[in-house]
Amino acid sequence: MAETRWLDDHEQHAWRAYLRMNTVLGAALSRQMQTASMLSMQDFEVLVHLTDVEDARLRVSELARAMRWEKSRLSHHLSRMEKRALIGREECTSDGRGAFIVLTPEGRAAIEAAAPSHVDAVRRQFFDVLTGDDVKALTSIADRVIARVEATDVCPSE
Amino acid sequence: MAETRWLDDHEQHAWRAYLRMNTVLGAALSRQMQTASMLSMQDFEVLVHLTDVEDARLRVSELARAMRWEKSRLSHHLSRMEKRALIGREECTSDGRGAFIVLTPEGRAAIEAAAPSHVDAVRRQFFDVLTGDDVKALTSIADRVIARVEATDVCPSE
DNA sequence: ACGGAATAGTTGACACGTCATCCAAGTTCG
DNA sequence: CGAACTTGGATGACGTGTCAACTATTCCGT
Repeated sequence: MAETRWLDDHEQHAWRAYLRMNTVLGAALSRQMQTASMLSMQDFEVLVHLTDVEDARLRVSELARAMRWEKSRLSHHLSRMEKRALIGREECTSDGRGAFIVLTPEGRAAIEAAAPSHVDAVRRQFFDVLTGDDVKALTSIADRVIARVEATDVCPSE
Repeated sequence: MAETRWLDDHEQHAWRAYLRMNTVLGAALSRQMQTASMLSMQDFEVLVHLTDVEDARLRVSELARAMRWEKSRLSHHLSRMEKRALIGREECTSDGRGAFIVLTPEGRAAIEAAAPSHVDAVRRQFFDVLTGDDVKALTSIADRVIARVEATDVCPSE
């Protein structure tokens, strides 16, 4: 490997600020959702994807694909959510292996209660301090980084 | 609570792109560090903070403050790292409660081996797709969001 | 039809994070 | 001095994420 090109001061600051924004913003939003609605961000994500489809029922693997989660991760998470009655399972008659995940009334109530205050929190802690240009710039940056990582990185599931 | 102001399309895209950048970039960097150096990002962080100080030894609570980690989190992590001989502990003679965390030779070797390829990965997956203006814009955005979150959010430790 | 490959999903082990709790050593103040 | 309080740090319980292994179907080629 050639000489390492270390980060200069601006890059250092940028990188640290980016990392710190992730941690503090993520922590703030998680805490908000947990205390206001008794849901984790992950619970919320699952519920969002379920409410997005007809009948609020999905095969586990479709849900995994839609969320870009590993099957194993989703399976673990679904069993925790099932214990709390946020989701339920139904047998799939056409394919004896699989199961449908269904949104329970409790699950629907939970997400409907959680969504407004979550959006408010995202606004307050994020969009309220950004200009229109900031939003454009960030979108462009994120899209490029995502493209780069996905082109570079060979990850197992995708 | 008043009418919820939902995110418009641009905001939706921005928010999703930001979240996705976090996950894919974080995953790529973790995977890189794990496979190349057998360290997690958290191990790396601890080692960085230890190498940053004289004698590579710190009290647990100073380390926690410097890293902005909860004591409990750090304590758990240090015991895992101690099992792998990346760090060691020494009694503190002046304060019978406390302990010093010291960098072991193995720990030093690990971070010296990991640092260059980590920086390379950060460059390749992040800075290489950003212009100077992007870096400025992102830094400014992150600094503002951090300030907002820290002003708004009352979190237990800080 | 049958045997091997692909698919659906679960499970177990372990790393990591948070919260609440605990203990022991120091500090304060009557 | 001694009781109350604070501080340093560890621990246990539980939610979360990843990896590897596993079971049970279904699919597919001959």
